[in-house]
Amino acid sequence: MQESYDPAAVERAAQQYWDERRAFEVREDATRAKFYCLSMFPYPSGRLHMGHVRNYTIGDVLARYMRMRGHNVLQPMGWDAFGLPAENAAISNGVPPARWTRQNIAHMRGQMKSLGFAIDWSRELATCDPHYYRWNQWIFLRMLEKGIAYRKTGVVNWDPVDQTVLANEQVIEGRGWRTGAPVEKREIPMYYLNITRYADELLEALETLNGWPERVRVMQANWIGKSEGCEIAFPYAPDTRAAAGADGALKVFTTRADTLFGATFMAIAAEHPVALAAAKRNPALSAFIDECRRGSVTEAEVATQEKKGMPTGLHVLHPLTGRALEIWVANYVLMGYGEGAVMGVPAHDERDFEFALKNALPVVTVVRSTTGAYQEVRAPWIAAYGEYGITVNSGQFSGLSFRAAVDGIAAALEHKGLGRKRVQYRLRDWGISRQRYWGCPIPIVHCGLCGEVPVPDEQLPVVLPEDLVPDGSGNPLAKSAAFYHCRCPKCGQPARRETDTMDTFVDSSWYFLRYACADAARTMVDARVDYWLPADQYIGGIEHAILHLLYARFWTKVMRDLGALKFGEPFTNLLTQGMVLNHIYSYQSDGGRKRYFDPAEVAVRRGADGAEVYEVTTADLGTVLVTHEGLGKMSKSEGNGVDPEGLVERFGADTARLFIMFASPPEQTLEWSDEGVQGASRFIRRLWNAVYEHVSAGEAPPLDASTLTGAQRELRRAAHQTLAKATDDIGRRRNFNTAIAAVMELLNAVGRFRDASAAGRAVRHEALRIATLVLAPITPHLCHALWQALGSTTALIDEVWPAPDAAALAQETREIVVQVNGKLRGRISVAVNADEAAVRAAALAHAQVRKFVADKPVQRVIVVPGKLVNVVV
RNA sequence: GCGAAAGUGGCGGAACUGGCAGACGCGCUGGACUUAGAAUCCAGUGGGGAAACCCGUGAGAGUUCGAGUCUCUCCUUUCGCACCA
Repeated sequence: MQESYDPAAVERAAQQYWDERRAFEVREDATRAKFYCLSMFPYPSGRLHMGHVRNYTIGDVLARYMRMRGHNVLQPMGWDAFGLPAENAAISNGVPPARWTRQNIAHMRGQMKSLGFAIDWSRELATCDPHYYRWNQWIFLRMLEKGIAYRKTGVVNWDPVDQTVLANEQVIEGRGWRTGAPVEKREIPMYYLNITRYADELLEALETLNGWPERVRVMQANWIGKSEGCEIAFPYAPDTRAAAGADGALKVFTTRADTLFGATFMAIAAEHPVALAAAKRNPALSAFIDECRRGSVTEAEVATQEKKGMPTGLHVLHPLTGRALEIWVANYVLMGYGEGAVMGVPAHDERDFEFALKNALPVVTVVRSTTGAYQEVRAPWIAAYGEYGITVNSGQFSGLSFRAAVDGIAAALEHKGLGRKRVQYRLRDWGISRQRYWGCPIPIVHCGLCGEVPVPDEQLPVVLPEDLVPDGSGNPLAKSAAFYHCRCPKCGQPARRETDTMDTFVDSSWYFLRYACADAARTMVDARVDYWLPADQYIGGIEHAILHLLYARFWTKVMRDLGALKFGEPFTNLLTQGMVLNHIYSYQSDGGRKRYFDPAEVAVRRGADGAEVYEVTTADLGTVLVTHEGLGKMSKSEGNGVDPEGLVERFGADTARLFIMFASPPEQTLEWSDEGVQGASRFIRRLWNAVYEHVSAGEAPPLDASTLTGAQRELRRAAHQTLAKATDDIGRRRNFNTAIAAVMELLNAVGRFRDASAAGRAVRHEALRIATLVLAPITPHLCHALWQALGSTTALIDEVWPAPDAAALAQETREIVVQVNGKLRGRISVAVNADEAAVRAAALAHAQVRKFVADKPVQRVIVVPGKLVNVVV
């Protein structure tokens, strides 16, 4: 064993040992319990960032721990390799996205290996590989056959300068991110997946996901947004039937059918067909509609903007009273939800109330509180009453509770054929077409004669040409005749290949299945999936709480219904790790641009008034004071990222892993601290030195537990207590920080234990072995070396996580806390098997207790066995 | 606006089931070693007080022998959703 710890040498040796033995390649084994430990695969952006390191370290600690617990552990890794950044890199460097992506993968794979993750690299996959994405295409065709995939027109953000479609994130304040041109809404044909067909199951099954954070389940439930209500048809008034250009009636959806008699107007979205028809003869209305459609893009802005509207001059008839109601176009009605039209009930809806107030529309109160007296809603003094209550002014439906009123009104409407109860979801079908190059081609051919023709299975995959370089304007596939020129698979005539590619969320919706059978050549998945899946643990960022996790759940259910899978939920347990934060420091010169500085370069000083000041010295600025903007997520733009590669070079992977796991529990945010990293490094060296010192003294004799002194028994108990605590902290609670703290305490105890006797050395040997075993999942290279140094002939990764020795944990006496009136006054040491009366007597005899009790009468004595005595006076 | 989570030393965080508040680490203070120190080791470190003791987990109430933990009200922060009819 080397005298001083050399992380580079230690880590090289351990990694080489694992590599040579292919230690982490696993096979299905029906005789052993499996553990599928899955981390969200990264986008190959170029370099790992600290968030990746945290994610994969958590996964690796669990994988290694479960392996030591005897499980057959699968920990795979892959690359979410399609996507926009590769195109952006191509635009700025002229490098084809494929080459850029593959270089990044190679670099990041190397970084992961240097961190020592116990990954089965034989199962590695990249979604840009035709062997992978051909199955996207294959299953898309199956979905098309089942009607789960379909084509319809959809609205996209269009950049008129670049002639390209923009993702929502590329639209900044209504303008294209590259060109700054105002973004237009365009309707183009796209493919959709019918996720709403599964809305109910996706919602219901959330209840069964007990291993998921409540937060994520709530977010998904809100996203699905189930509401139960009624669909109501308002027939057009005879005079406007022709003008409305629509047949029969204006449909709305409402959750408050009980307020139907309070409807005083109708409000429709600017994009509603009736609005468009009315605008043809009404220039003012047309202008208003244009204004609404151009209007703000972000939903948060929409939510706060002032309610505006304009009458159409068209009327409908109330389905039960026959009264005429005017149709208004209103900016607060969304085309994308329900029917794109609502009945305006100002007395019982805040938004309708505000709208009615502004446009002097009548207000009719039809619900009163169940408890208070009837109160009429009167704009502007008495605002809308939105609670459930008892109906009034509602003809034969007056005097009913909410439930009874809805039931009665729905029945009456149904009888007339003008309405029915219905469930409405907020969730919408998933549009998967992207007018992008670097993605999976949608396997469709458009034929002038046959129309839309699916590419036959035997012609899959439709291979994405990899030599194109996007220039920022339009989709290069649509400009590449070599790609889009083809023959119709049906009639053989010249035809045009679909040039849209799939949303990259498609790629990530099933990659975790493919790991189980990454080499399956003829099928998307095979029986091995049923061995490994569902994943026992999934680990990733909270930012994927909704979309990715919902899509993956949906995809799993679709594949189950297609007969490819036997389960409907892919991830049994979910851990959402917190963000990695660091301090943000900026400097703003007069009129200059704000500059951000690496926190490692910022010096902290006490100013004249004692407050902390921060300064930075640079070549161009000299020494300047900078502003501390607080903590924020590590990011390139704020200059507060820490590069994992540099960290590994300076301190080693084990120090990086130890610090990350120690600094905070996995679900919480992690504040970066260079001093904390130093602390982790210091602890590792102290452990190394302790082992070195111990083994340098020669081989330790075998432990004879029956002849130990008190101090020896105490250290032995501390070691086994540490093991028990770490087992619970890692295995059950997933609190790695406290497990590490326990080992630190143990090492402190070993440091205090200065016993060079044979028995003392034996006890120390056991304590160091336990410390090494417990840390093995966290700092595997270090522990691999220490394990050898401690004289083991087997490798640490093949070692079994031991159970604590009950005899070592046993105590003859126990310390018990004594309180008087709930305040700590002393401690007594009592035999473990002492009965309550003895404990009580010992407590009352304690000097401090006698002092505080004095001459006051003792009212009660509460004895909590093994813990405490409280004397109440 | 709605929903969720969280507020504990100078800092990150412990205290899991109501039972010793502040484990462990960082920082800081003092000391040792050293020509010197960035290293390493030892000791101390919630506040007040000479001490006995007292006070202390965002604020206020409550339940309890006992509350960081449970209940209520309020405040603050973070996150998510956001005109969802």
